[in-house]
Amino acid sequence: MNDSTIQILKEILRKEGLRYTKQRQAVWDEIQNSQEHRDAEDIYMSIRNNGVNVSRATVYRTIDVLVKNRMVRKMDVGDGRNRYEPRLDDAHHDHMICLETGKIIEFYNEELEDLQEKIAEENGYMLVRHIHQLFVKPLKK
Amino acid sequence: MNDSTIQILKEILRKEGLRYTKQRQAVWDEIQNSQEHRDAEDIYMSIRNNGVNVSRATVYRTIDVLVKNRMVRKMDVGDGRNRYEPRLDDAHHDHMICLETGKIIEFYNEELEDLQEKIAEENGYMLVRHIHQLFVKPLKK
DNA sequence: TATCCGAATGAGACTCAATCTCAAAAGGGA
DNA sequence: TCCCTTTTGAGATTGAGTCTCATTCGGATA
Repeated sequence: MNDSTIQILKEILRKEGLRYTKQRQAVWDEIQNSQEHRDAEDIYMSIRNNGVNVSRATVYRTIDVLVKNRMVRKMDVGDGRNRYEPRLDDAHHDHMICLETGKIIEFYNEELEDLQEKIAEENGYMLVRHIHQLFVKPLKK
Repeated sequence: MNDSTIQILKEILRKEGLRYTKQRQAVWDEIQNSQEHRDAEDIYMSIRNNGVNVSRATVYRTIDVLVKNRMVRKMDVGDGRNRYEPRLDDAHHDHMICLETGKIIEFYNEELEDLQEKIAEENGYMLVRHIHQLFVKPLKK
């Protein structure tokens, strides 16, 4: 799909001691090419509809590798199905979920990021990662 | 167990058009009497060990009522099992989860709360609720 | 480019938290 | 106490995700 990201994928697989396969490429392409927040079943079905043979097991296994190598972000929306989004060259952001429309809005706030680190440190800890989701409703005008 | 909370439970059940049963009381007692963050299976087993007959279905059904009525907070720690904690007369707080020990630390920060509302509003939304978890590691001295 | 061997794949079994089903039991107003 | 409706419980079901293992494939080597 995108030459430069194919190289990045190959490099990661090599570093992990894994082989480059069309299934792994297909999973990465599928996630990369849609900027949405999709679940595993959706990704699995799309790949098959594109004519590539793949199993759910391979989709999950590949996602794990991509998440570990920071190419994909896994997000728990609280409905039992994890969502995935590409994070290549992507600055960190959190999510706002509209309770009325289900729309997912990304946001980033430096002050918020700093505050979290400060809170962890005040308690004698180091911040490794965080989950932060705002469940919202549209403002009535 | 605690007379005043029994009355609160009865009041909620009445408001919801539900009956007062020993199973419902037992679920509330169990959650109320431990300040820990427990999962449903744990609550279920404890009630049975206390000699009250109850089924998993009833535990889950009762928890739903308690969560809806803000007597219990449901939290998704990301390991597939929800945790529950009493929230009666309890100020809001978020959680810090230690990746090394699994310990759950509660925290509250006014500035953080304000910032979240501000972010939602800046995007044209009203904050309804939020999930915020910090995954941390102990600071090395 | 053919050989070879360990890694990867896929179909379907399995796990496990949570939900559903429905006959039997129990709450509670009269 | 009677009666009707709600609640309960045992076990079946669901569904996301993981595991198994026989078969297929990648890719290093010669």
